[in-house]
Amino acid sequence: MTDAADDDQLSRVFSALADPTRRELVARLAVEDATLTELAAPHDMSIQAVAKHLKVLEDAGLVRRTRDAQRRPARLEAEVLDLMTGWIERRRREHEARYQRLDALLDRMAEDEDDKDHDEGRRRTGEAS
Amino acid sequence: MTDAADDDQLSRVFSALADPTRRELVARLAVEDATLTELAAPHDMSIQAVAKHLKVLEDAGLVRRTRDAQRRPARLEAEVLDLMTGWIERRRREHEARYQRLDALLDRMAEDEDDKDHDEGRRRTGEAS
DNA sequence: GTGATGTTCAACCATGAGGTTGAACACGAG
DNA sequence: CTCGTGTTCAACCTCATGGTTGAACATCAC
Repeated sequence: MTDAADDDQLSRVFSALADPTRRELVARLAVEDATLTELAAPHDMSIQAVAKHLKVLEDAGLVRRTRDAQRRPARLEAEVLDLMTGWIERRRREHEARYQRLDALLDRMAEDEDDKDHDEGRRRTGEAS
Repeated sequence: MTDAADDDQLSRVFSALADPTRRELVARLAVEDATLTELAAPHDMSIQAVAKHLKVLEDAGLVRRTRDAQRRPARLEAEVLDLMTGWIERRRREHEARYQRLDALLDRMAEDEDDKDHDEGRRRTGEAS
């Protein structure tokens, strides 16, 4: 699982969406396909700059460009989003599980409290509030 | 709605997770809190480099560092993940909606020339190669 | 054909990101 | 107080990123 190729694409996708301009492009393409010049119009930068952004999205697998005469409309490829949400959800689950384990630990400690305690388990800091 | 501050943090969070080392740190911290040296141990780079990564995560709001004597354990702050999943899900919904609109359009077109149908659904799955 | 439109290519520049090393600081343990 | 551990600060290097401009393609419309 988590093989290196996926990890690589995951990096590219996260990185692609780290830029606000690119997020806007994606937002726009989620609504409708658009050509480079259409995409560039609202942005205050050169067409070539937008072309580079578009290429980043393409390399990340977020966008696919087709052909229509001299135009090359871009279309959103939404499946790769699952890669991200998949990763995120996995972490979220682990994080949840961690608190369940902590609760169990606290329960055990509460029981041991009846006994005695010399070993004092205050290593790895934590949740002292 | 989409105010600029959120957009900024969104950028930082996406950017933070764009790096495989940082994703590993987050994965590790999802399981348990850890100090800098503990986090650095498995990685083949200097402690200072890991410290920088950790700082990036901190600035993104993904990690919070507490204090325990001379140690500064890091703990995962999972809420910010919602910012990302929120953004992503919004795009996904828009993208879905787009196809519903397309389907409606195709339906209307089909009615307009309701004799010669038989063509059948090559809607979202793909295009001929 | 010529011309307009849309896209790409290439060179260049400034800044920031990811890494290094070395020194300094903070604190608890002997 | 001194030593060891853990963390941070600062200077530095390299390379990728995001932007620019200018020229070259490619393709439709006349």
